[in-house]
Amino acid sequence: MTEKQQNILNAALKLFATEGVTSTSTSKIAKSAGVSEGLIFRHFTNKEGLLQAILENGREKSDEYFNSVMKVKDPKERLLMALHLPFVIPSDEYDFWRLIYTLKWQRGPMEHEGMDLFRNSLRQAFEELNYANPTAEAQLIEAIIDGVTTEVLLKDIYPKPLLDCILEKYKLK
Amino acid sequence: MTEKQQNILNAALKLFATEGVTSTSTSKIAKSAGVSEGLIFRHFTNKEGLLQAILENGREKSDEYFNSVMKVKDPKERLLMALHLPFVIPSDEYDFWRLIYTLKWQRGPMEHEGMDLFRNSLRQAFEELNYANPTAEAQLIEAIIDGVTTEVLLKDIYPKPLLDCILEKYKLK
DNA sequence: GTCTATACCAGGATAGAC
DNA sequence: GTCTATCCTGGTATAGAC
Repeated sequence: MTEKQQNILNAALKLFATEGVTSTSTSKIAKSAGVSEGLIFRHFTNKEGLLQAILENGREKSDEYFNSVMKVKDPKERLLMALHLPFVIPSDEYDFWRLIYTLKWQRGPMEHEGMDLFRNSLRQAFEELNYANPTAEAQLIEAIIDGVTTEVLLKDIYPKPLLDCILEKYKLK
Repeated sequence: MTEKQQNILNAALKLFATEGVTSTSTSKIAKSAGVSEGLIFRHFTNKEGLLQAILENGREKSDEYFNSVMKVKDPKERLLMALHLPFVIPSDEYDFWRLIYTLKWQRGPMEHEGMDLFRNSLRQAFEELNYANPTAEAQLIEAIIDGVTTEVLLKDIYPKPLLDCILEKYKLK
């Protein structure tokens, strides 16, 4: 991975995330990355290939988050960890997550095995805690994490009070 | 508003919502609506104008929802009503709401006065109920509504169990 | 690995006839 | 109000030199 290659990846990520994939032209990416337009195609075949490269790059990141939650044995601790997720995203990853969240609407939610394992491990936590409907609870907590993450990515938020409210609802405080 | 005009609006909404605004060409819209491409520009000036027409069209709809919540006097009842919102969207409005939710990421969340009033009325409900941090609570409930709505719009959901889980968290059940 | 030049096409938009 | 034909720009992608 050369430096220019990395520049392309960085520039494309930022532009894709802020202006959308289809409305970002390859020439714009090239200018922003300080490279010739042709180089993009040499390295990534086409625009879609560039997007895929960015996505693969980030998948590792997302799996790390999921794993950090799943490896927690105690069910309460696990839920606590999961609900913290929206607030532990470092700001230099915001662009990546913005991109992921936008793509949901055109390409469907990202559905890889890591995601399924994560979902299951949450459902299991609710089971262990004897919640009435663990499947629905898992669905809800996922929706909350997504909703709060959206809030974090799009607006200015004071994490502490928001987190407190959440934990109180789950009696984790 | 002629029939063809309405056809254009319908076709555009569906395409914008499913494939994204920028990746939907005017020619595609024209074909899907069964009209000539030129007609789109006669009626709506340009693609952006078409989008705006769709959005204005829908704003009434969204305001109705907000108003139905705000007019409820009892704070508990009001929150109850708000939390029901994701589940009362009729499926023939899904495309519109999908569009709204995608646009958030490129153009920022829709911020009109109706939205502000809605937010305030939720915060006030929490105040009346003596919650510790009404502002954060309002932020949270908004995030939950958004997250659950996303779930409803993008996945197949059994509303009842999910709603039960939510209401239990807010002790509204 | 990288740049320049260029081909090619699709997209948005306009003009003019009916 | 609507259609057909057409323009023009800019976007994706390739070829070939360095």
